Amino acid sequence: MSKGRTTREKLMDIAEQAILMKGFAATSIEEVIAAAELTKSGFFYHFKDKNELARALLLRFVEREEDFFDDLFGRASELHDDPLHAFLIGLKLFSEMMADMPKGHPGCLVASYCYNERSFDKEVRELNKRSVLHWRERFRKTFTEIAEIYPIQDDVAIDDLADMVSNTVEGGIIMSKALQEPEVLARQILLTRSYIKLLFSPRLA
Amino acid sequence: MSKGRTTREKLMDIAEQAILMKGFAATSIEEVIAAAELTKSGFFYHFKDKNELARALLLRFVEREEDFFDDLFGRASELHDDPLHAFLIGLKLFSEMMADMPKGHPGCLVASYCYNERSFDKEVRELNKRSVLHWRERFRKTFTEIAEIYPIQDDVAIDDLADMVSNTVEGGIIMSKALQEPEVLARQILLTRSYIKLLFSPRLA
DNA sequence: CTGAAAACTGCACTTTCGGTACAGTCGTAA
DNA sequence: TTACGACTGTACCGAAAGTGCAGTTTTCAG
Repeated sequence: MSKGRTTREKLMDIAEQAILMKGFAATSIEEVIAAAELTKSGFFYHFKDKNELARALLLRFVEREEDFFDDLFGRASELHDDPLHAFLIGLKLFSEMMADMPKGHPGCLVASYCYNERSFDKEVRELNKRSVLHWRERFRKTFTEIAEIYPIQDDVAIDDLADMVSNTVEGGIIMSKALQEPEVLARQILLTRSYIKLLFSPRLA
Repeated sequence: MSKGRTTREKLMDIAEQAILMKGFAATSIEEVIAAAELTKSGFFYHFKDKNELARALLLRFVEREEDFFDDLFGRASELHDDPLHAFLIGLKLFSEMMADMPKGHPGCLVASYCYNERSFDKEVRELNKRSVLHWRERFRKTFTEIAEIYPIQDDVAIDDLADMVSNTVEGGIIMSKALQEPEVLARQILLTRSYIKLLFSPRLA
């Protein structure tokens, strides 16, 4: 049991890393099993086909992502009672964590799948959609709490604000990858933070 | 000559569309030539291999992008003398154009290549990097002009602001694709516009 | 009108890869 | 001891990238 579990995880780790660098189609099962020191039959024992690997990877990725954000903004909430300041602290921590990744963010599977959509079946695409909707949900809650206390300084929709957080991260990952400058993502998160600060701070100094 | 030109363009059009939907590796030469009604030999007459196709596509894409932005912000400048207001008008126009794409933005080759980087040679990756640096350059100029007139309301770097524009678009494309909601990109551009407005507007109402 | 170059076609062949099928092996926990 | 989970080994198929080259058609400049 435990051996099988770790082999499966190992396959997924190798595959995920490769997919984020080369794309789904360019990642061959052969190279994955070679790195994992497994046979092809061994691979197909764990996943009935490549699509099932894709689905398993996405499920795991989204779960980890949720845990990461829960932990991050949970800690931030402990540092400040006010929802706005707690969120600003959370974004600062987030930015610092991204800056501390020496090789930069490895990439987001959701984004990777977007630029490979026709390689996947409907189920995987639906899963992808739901993950992004989850993010929207999460940050909608946050901004609703903030907006109850602070007046908003421009005519913007809460859902758009919520999407902006994911938007910044997805965009930042691409910018960092393209430029080979890991700091870009961290800096863009700080810019989003700056916007939120301005948007919810009273105009009259 | 003219026929060859159109065949090459036709191949590139078909390939680009497929690559944005399925990724580079998942796009087979066979399907491209089938759609273009050409033989494999005909394809290899135009491009010595798949990598050269990738390079040609990126070059063309970046060129079109440049022209698009030149035109867009050029028109905006004609509508208002002030650099801040001209840029805000440009972003509004941009957002409207993105909202008017019925099937949503088809995707950005630069982003697609980022999540397929290991499929390409160094030259293509360098090209990708330079395109993003070009965008930074362009918007740096814009924000420098604006900052010379308007006081900036928070401690943010001009280069980060410049990157933010590309960041928003790249992120927005992914969000729109994942959610199958073309409006998200348009709305995120408006959010960025809102930030710039706040950032450069005097605090004391 | 002609000739040369450009723009192809046709064909034969190699390698890699995803995927299928299935029989057999090995360790371990009930 | 036996049954199951976790594999190995082998043999095969079809699709696709890529190579090489000889031959054919189209186009355009002189």
